[in-house]
Amino acid sequence: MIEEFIKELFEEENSIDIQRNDLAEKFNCVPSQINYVISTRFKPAQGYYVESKRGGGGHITIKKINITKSNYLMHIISSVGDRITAQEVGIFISNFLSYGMVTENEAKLLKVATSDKVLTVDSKDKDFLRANIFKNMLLNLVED
Amino acid sequence: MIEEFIKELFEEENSIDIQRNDLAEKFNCVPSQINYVISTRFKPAQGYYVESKRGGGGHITIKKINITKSNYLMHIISSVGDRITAQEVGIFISNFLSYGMVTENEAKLLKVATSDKVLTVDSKDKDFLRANIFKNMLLNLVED
DNA sequence: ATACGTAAGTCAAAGAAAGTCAAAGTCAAA
DNA sequence: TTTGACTTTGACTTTCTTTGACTTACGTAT
Repeated sequence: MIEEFIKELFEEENSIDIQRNDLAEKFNCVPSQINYVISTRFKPAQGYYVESKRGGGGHITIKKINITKSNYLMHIISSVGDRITAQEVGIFISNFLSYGMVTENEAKLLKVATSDKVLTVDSKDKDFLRANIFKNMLLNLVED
Repeated sequence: MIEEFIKELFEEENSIDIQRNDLAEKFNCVPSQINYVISTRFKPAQGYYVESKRGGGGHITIKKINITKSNYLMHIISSVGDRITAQEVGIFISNFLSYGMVTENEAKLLKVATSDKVLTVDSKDKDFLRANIFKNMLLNLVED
């Protein structure tokens, strides 16, 4: 029900704003139920990008990515699993560049933000974190 | 709202003058709320210089620092310490945008790559990792 | 100089809102 | 009947904002 409700909001806009507590109240459930729905139904792989803010005036924003314009990227996003190496990312990026899908600057940003050098975490978590960052960055390159 | 209001004042000038109590009244809040907004949104590190005077005819003056892109970015990079919160990054980014230093896409990439959401590491390490990623990304935006 | 009113500054407590996680519940398929 | 995927729940955490009591500084009238 909550999933459907949210999806209906997208009929008008492709970016919607909700208040977690309000929604929870509307559906008579605990607030964290909303998190559950969002994290299971509005994943990046589904073509959604989510951001939020806590505290006074907090909110959750969900953006829907235009599928037709972004088939290629969406395909990449879903083909990237939970983990990815820096080398694999490098190959993706050079493909993006040769297809003219990203600018030089964007390519640099993608590369550095997913490089081993900046990902100062335990090596067993590195590829996981990288996949997460990479997929979410790609989502943001899909224009609407 | 207060932040936006103040930023709009900068559209004409790059130095503005406000009266704390007047603003507070306009926005129906306690005066110290204004201090909160200024200290979180208009820090020196964010490219603003603030001065004020108390007593009769008191006022708060906020000046926007104007420098070249590379200088500005280098300045930011060196002013960011070992750790930085997502909120601080967000403010930097919105300033970059208003200074026309980054494109919309670059801004989105910066934002998402440093967001709490994608930085799935222990919260005690988050701000550290974020500072690392952020500074390295900025470095790549400095043209040579 | 002193006193008084005006205006800004500080800081910590309380409030608001979202996030996390693991335990418990449901239900259908094996 | 057992398993396992999916869901529900709520206690606890984290982040950001609001509030107000108290302090400090400036200007002016006495």
